[in-house]
Amino acid sequence: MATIEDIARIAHVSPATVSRVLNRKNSVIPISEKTIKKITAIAEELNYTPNAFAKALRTQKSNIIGVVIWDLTDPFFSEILRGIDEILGNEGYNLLLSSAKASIEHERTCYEKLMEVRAEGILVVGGPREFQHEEIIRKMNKPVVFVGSRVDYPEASSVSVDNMYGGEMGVDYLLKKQCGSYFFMSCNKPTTDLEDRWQGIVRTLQQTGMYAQANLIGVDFGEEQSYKAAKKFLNGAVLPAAVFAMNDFSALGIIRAANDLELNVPGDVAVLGFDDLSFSRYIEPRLSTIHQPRYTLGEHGAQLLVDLVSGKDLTEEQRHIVLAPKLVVRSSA
Amino acid sequence: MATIEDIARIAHVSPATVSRVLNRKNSVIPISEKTIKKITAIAEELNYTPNAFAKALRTQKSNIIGVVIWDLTDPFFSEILRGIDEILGNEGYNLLLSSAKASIEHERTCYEKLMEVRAEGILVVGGPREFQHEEIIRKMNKPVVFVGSRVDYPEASSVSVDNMYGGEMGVDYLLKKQCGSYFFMSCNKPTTDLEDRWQGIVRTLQQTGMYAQANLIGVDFGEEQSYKAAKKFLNGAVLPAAVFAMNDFSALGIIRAANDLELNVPGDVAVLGFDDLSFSRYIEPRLSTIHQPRYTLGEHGAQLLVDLVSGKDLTEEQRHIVLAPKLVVRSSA
DNA sequence: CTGTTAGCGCCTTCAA
DNA sequence: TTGAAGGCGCTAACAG
Repeated sequence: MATIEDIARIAHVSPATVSRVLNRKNSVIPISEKTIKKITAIAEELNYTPNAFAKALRTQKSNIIGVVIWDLTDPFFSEILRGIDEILGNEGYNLLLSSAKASIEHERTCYEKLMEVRAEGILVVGGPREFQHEEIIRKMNKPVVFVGSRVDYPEASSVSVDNMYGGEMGVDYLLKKQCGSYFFMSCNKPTTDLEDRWQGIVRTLQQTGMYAQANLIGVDFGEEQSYKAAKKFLNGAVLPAAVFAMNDFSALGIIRAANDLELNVPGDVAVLGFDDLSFSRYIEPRLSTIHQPRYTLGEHGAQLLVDLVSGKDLTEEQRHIVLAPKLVVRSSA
Repeated sequence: MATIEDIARIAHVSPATVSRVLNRKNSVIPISEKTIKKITAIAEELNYTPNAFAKALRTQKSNIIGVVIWDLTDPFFSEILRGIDEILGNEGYNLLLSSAKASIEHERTCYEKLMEVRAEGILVVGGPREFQHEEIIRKMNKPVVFVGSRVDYPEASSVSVDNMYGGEMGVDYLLKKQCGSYFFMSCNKPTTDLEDRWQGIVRTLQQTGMYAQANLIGVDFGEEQSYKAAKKFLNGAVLPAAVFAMNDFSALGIIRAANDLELNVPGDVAVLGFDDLSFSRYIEPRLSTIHQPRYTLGEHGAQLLVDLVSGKDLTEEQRHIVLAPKLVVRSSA
């Protein structure tokens, strides 16, 4: 690979001059037109590509933002990632993606790698509730932003969706729509998100005095688990007028159970999801759900981190962004 | 950040010794137990993290494999990515992800970035049919493997699914199942994959003498487009007994149209998808489809590239892996 | 406007 | 078993 020195030799100038020409946009150092032309021509000719390592070593600036993502395949996260990518690209940072493969163990090695490349800041996308790496992150002593999960730990910054509000919204909607009957909400609690939704639900039920009429049932994660649970409770003594699922996959399971039992959705039982994943607008019945602005989540997270990295002094409040979810009414509820 | 020299100074040894200790696993150079202990202790104490740039610069080895992904949010690709990540992690390579954001323009900058970090090999995941960057890739003079798209260009290696076979399989299945009536297949042609499927379909129809009875209709990409088209042709003079969609999203659109027209799937019209995306097993009716081994696709691609990078001499045949798709019968067809 | 010099942090001969 | 020296490619003073 051609180096700056190669170019310098051919152009009969010093390496410094070559460097200046190649990076001239930033600086105001005057250079003669002639040398500029000569050098760019030679660089082109040799197919010169700057060596990022040498540059980073010399300037002590990696230009890298690390993204630690809990589960690459989760459709929820991948859209966040695109929002991040967009901003980081615009801001001139390189994105180094490190997948934790849904394992705490792997997550640690992610941080190590990012330290080795001297990442200037880190975005942590998703992950389980009990955050295990506080000490590591503190040792890194670099700006960190958590995206898509609420983190109770003061130094950190975060961007998340107001899940409590989402829960409230969902309950409000269902209460207004299917008046006077029982409600079942399925839930489980491994993440902060789910806990918050749950809380929003409970609170709204209490405030409206409907708590007694509601049946709150905990279900494990996933479509299959929701399906099994729904199969049971939709066959119980009283048919719920509506079910508020904890996410879209869960809603899918509930709808499937309803179909098996020859119940019409939303006629016999309404089903409301959460997340608004891409397929939810396409399935039959089209899923009513609480939309989470995932792309925007990523954008805000990245922007926040960039600000932090560039040394902006932000208040506690500015460092904790909360976005509002949105009710999307389609045909399942 | 602590450097090797810092450690050396504190330990009263030379930087060389520290380096030896810190990298001793590879080499056979004998070092005294005492200095090993002393140095590792100090390194630990100072929270020493090797500087990847300095190391790469010195050793002229980046340890980076670049992954250029056409569209990060496409669920099809993200699973491939995980397969890649798995292998590359095991082999000790760092994965540098570069998203093309579904733009030819951006794709070029991806390659540039990867060159700057001296990536040792590149995986190109997805992308449009007319591959525009042949010249760039050739200039890079590095091993390149295309994953998930057939590429007609000899130096390259590739891992793809036998889409033609997938098309054949689908037609075979439908012909046997819904005998004696008309078939409609929706299609469009921007990617090699789709073209191959199309070819498989046509060939099978010809071989079985059913070509005359089949209606082949071209549709633009996406659920919405398929929906609109299906709305029309499901309302035509003759109702097709089955529709073979070009992918699962298209199948979704066709099913939605059938529902709108109060046609039963698969009773009135069977619908067969292609891809087997995660939601397809959950929707109602559960989608029968042609499964593509996406995770495996990624694994093979990464392994192939690693072999190439490490200088293995592979035959033309070994450099072009083709995986078989699989028919998954659920309830839509 | 351009050249000289020095050094970022690391590894690797070569010598002891 | 250890140390000294040099250099990977680049940029940033400083000095012309």
